[in-house]
Amino acid sequence: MQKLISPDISPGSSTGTCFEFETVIPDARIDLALTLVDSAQCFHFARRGDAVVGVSMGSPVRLRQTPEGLRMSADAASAARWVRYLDLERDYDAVFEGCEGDPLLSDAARRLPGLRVLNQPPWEALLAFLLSSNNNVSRIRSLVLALSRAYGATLELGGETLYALPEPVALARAGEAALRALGCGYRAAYIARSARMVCEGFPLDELAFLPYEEARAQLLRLPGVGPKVADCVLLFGCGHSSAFPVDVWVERIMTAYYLPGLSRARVAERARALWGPYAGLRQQYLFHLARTGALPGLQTARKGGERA
DNA sequence: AGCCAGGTTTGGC
DNA sequence: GCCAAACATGGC
Repeated sequence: MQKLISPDISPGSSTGTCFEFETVIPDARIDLALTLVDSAQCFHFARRGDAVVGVSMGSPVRLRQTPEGLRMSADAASAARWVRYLDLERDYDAVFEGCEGDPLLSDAARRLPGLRVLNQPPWEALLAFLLSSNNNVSRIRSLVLALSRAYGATLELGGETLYALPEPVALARAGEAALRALGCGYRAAYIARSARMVCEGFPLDELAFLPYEEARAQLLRLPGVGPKVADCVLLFGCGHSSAFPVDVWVERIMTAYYLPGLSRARVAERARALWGPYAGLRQQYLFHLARTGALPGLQTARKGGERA
């Protein structure tokens, strides 16, 4: 069981330009690099030695695991928001409760301790996964950085310059041509148009309070958002923990082990029914195992590829 | 060099 | 409804 988190907030050495505090959270069970850098839930955090740095919710943060606990350098007002962002309040033992008889899930839980599913702001997840379609992780990452440098706020943390993700209005104003020039490819139009719709009142921040089906139907109205991207935004950006994004990897793993013979759309639907509020969280564990090649039974991605 | 990438859209049955 | 092809771009 996880202990209740009681952030012990104390003023730290203020090396930066703004008010910077260090918060220590004892017993925070999170693998920072795995969750923020290697898990492909977001693409805007980076390793700095044994620390991880990034920007979200308008604030920069530096995170590091130490024997005393998770050390977080951020402005004092944002510490609680980061706890939520990192999903530290959730008991991940409960996510895998009852999986003792399931070799795959219990193996996933054992092999990936400290993997958490983020609670990003909806726009952050939307932008990231608009860029993700038919794209690879390293290029998504470089595109997110390019967009942030060009259209995001410049921030400073511990002497390092960091860039916030661009706001919708900045990308709507930038327009398709400029986004294409940055390397977004055919996604430039999707991003410019979706950003404009968000500026013009698309209820992005209300999706968290709508039932899953309604929130998903809303997202599917946005250009460049299909079933997979919608589920990523719902899971990583709207707190819909039952949302079950199905990419090629998750499709393989699910049809091989749980739902043989089903189409991609049916897999998403049936997995939610199967695992309920834990579906999306479990999906993230299985996705990571599959993507990192930890499941030798699954074929590598190949067009027209055959199944075992 | 060619295949692939956390897909979506469009147009054909 | 389900299927195939087109879509930009760079990493490997």
